[in-house]
Amino acid sequence: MPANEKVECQMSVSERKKKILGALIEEYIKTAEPVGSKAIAGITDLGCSSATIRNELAELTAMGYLEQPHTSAGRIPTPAGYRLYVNELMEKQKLSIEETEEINRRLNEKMTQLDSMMSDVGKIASQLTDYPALAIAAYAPATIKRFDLIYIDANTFIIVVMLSNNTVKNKLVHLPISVDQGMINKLATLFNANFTGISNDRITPILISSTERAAGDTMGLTSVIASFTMETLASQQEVEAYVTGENRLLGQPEYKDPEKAHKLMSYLADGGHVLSGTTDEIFAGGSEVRVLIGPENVAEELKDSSVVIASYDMGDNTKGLIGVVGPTRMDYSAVAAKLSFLAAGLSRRLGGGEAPPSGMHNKLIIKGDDIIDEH
Amino acid sequence: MPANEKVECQMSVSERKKKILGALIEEYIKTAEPVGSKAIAGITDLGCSSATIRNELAELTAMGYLEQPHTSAGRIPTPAGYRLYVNELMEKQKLSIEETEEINRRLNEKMTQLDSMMSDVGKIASQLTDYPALAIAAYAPATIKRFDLIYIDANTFIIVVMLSNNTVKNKLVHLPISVDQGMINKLATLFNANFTGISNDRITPILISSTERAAGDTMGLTSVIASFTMETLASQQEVEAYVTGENRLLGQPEYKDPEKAHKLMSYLADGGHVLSGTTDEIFAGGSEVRVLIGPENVAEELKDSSVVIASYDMGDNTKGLIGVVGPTRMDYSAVAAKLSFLAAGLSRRLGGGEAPPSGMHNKLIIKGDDIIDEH
DNA sequence: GCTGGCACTCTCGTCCTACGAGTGCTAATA
DNA sequence: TATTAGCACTCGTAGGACGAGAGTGCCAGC
Repeated sequence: MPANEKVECQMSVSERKKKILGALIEEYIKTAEPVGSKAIAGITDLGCSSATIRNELAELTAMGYLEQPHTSAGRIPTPAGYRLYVNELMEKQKLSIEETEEINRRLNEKMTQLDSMMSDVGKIASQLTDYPALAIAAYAPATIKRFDLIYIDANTFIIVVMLSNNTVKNKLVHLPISVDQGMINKLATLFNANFTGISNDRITPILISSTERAAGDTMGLTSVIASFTMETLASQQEVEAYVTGENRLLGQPEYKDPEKAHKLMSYLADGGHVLSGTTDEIFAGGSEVRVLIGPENVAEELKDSSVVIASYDMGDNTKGLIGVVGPTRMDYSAVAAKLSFLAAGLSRRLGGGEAPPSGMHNKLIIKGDDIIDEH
Repeated sequence: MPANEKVECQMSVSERKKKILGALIEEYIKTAEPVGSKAIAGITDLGCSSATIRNELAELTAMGYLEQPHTSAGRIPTPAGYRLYVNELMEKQKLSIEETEEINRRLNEKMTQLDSMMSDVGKIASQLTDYPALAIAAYAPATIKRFDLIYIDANTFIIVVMLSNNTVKNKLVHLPISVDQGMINKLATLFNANFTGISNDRITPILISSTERAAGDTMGLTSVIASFTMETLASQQEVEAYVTGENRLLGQPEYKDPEKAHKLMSYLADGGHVLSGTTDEIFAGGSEVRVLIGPENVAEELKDSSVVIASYDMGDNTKGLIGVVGPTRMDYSAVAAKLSFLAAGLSRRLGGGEAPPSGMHNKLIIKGDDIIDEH
């Protein structure tokens, strides 16, 4: 094909084409049905007829931004089309006062117990967006800052450890034999001397047995405390992932085929690896909202779905992601705004390690243009 | 219709009818398709032809145990049919050694952190049965048994409370102002004297302010500790419910209609009230496995699904339920066996407050006929 | 470069038919 | 009296034909 190939340079998308593409995508987001030239003429105010729009649509299709399900149907956006829309066309949506208040109210309500925070945040995100949500927290390697052993009675004591990231874990230990308070105190001193500030791989059998000898412990208490320590450190290093609201997928017409829905949902169900490929990248990427459209996702199961992710920073090198999964036909603008605000609220509440004492929640201050972070 | 009505007394279901009904239900459980007379002749060893079986089927239908989707299809069981099957016909299935070992292995693996136990148990149940599972724990009203306040530095201390049901909760408190260790110790003594052994409604503003005066606390520490106490007690009294594996519904042909699946799944998603109507009853009902078939469920959304529930006892008046939800065409026998074993395993591990120290799991001993509790 | 008009294409719903599975009934049989 | 073989009947399903409708591509005219 020699001469008549028009060397359609990708960059040259005229203003009118953009307007048409934007209108088409927004209509398609609403209706989930292919959009025809006449419909676009109806909803835009460009003073031209459907025939003109047809010509433009044909070119947009040739450029790869649109496609037709079959010869005689309207157009639907391709992933490249969505990408252009998200990058250049989409108006960054601002949340209304009511919406921000609603989010703040729910965050405050839920933030009382930190334990269940992750799943609660996921629940909030899912309800706000009406898509399945996933919440991921990744903890930076932690060490033990301090040990306390609370003597209860001859057969019972509590281990309390405080971690370098200021979380506190405890465990109640029942013993088949008796110990005296002196032994408990001695163990606490030894553990504070030998087990604080070190990472898991430096807790060796040698360290444990030397501690055991130093304490004169013949009952395996040292092992119990050491193994709790190791478990705690290990659990801190795990990436926790919670998935909520999978059922909301079924409300979307693109998942009306139960097979398709089932595949995606069971992929999400053990959500750990959902974003594994992208986690590092995201963590490096600061706090803006990321949009992964269709084939941009690494996971095969997500190739025709989209993911919107916001990251938050809890301080102490502990970061997290909050995201939603949905069809590529997703209301990116609204979803991005909501997630961004949610993540910012989380960072403010949790960042810097200064958790407000319960019952004394700071009211989150919202500046108008703070709702979407630009970079 | 005067004379030829045969006064089919419900009780008289002949042995052959039972055999036919049982075979039909088991076939239907396998295939999810209406079962015809010829198929039954093929799988049973009653020496009679399909015509005879047709007559029996017609009578079983008249009795209300079977129905026909349309005139010329095979039969499917009605809820009454399933009920008869579950009560009288079903062989109580025994788990194989491999299955029991698998369950034990997973329980042991998961039982290390008690916090996440509920959702983990749900996960196990769901994976074992391939149905969505729900895990519910209801705690008997608890009181605080003991307070410890761990002084960290002038601005930080940890609250550790031990509850009457032997769970331990903690909270790290940051203060905007300084306190000295003496105040912390004084508060611990006062709280142990005044706040132990009492229920939430006896923690009054009067009690708090008198404690505050006694301690000479002008910084609101007393309120912080008191409100943590109240929150802890309140959270213990809540019924917690976890739902896992909703997506597995989509694997069942009866939920291939996405609307139907969506309805049930979103009903399950906030699983708190799923069994609300039946909870009390179940708690009273001892430890046998309960089967609720179709319309036997109180909730409208469950009217054409079935629920199998086992209860377990964690001691200290804390009980829980573990159950699965699926189509009425459910492999009741296998599901009941698995849940029963799982619940028994939980009770053994948690009952009597004697949690084995981690790393020292008792191997659960299984007696052959212990796998299904008869009463 | 835009527009109206028009032929063309493709999907979707509907109608029809043929097929097959399974029943219910009847008459024959042990 | 219980069982069986045979047969007509019913009903859902699959497949094919057909028309309506939506939307396109293209062309000629403005």
